[in-house]
Amino acid sequence: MQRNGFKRTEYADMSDFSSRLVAWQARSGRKDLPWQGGVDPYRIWVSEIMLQQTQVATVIPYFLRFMAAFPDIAALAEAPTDEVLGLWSGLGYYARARNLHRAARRVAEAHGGRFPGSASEIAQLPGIGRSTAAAIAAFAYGERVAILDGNVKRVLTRCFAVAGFPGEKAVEARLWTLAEKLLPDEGVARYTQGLMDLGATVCTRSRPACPVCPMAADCLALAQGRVHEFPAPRPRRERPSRQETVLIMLEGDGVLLEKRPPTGIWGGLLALPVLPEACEDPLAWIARVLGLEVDTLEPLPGLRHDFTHFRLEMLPLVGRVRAPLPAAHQDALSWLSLAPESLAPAPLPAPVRKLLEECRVALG
DNA sequence: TACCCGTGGAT
DNA sequence: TATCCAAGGGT
Repeated sequence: MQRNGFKRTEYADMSDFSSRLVAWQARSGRKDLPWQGGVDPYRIWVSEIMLQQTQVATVIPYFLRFMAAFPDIAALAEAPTDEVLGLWSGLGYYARARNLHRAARRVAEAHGGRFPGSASEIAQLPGIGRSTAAAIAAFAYGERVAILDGNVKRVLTRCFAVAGFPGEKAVEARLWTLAEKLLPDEGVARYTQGLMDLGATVCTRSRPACPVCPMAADCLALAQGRVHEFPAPRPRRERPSRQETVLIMLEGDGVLLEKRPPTGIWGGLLALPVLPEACEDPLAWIARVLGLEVDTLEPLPGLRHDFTHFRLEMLPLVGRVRAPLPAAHQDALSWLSLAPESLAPAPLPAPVRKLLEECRVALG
């Protein structure tokens, strides 16, 4: 849109933003997602944590399984950590599950089982930041607080032509200010849902549906023909590559797994033991450290797994255990049956699950 | 404050 | 295949 032959550089009518968004949400927004339709803060909380950096379609089956296993805060608080991680297995960012579990226990004890009633209190819980706390409070209580997730950043940077990478502190601060200014006096729940819906279904990253966007008339990026320039992309970074030799030690239908330390990659999950770099005598290492007698090691094809910030190449070596040695027992080591009913609920990283399922098939 | 933390969908 | 990044938070 152009006026007087000049491209607009200032946003027209700010006050109109929320009312149009609310009207659009009522007409065209999402209303049937599994976590919608209620005001139970627990359900909303679990969904918001799962949805952090994760797409809706991926979350849905995890959410349904999780809620079936842990229908309320008390059930989650009482559950063993391994069971919680097992239900999270494959979702990634496992600190989310550990924090969720820890927060449930804190609520059960410190808050008498009652979920905190305001965004500022909610934000005190582990794993809940400003945006997630606001989303929960808006949906569950209708509290007038702003969210700023990826959807909102995309909508606002386009609508208001906000330059710069939104992850940058100054840009993010400006977006928070904008988000708060745009809040309606009432109907915050529907407004917040509308922001998310608009970003997810209309103001998408690629090929946005500007012709049907309720904000099209005022969108600065559209008026300037620069929709594709917003939001500014994340600065490029080198992604280092790492190789690890992992050990698949089999005995009967069982495989030896190692519980990862609570922090770091795959924290708290069961993964394959990793052979030290430049290990000259793997069989001796296996005997000394794992306490297993193995005759031969057979290489399996490498498995590449891409993380956001590095690339991991897993080089598996398979060994049949002749005899467990009495020494070198370690608490972190345990045997897991490859049977489906054993593998399914286990807290395994995605590539480890994939490898083990291939093993089960190969073993017949 | 940059960097760490997973996985899968989309292009 | 390579790249980006999605309902972010912790440190």
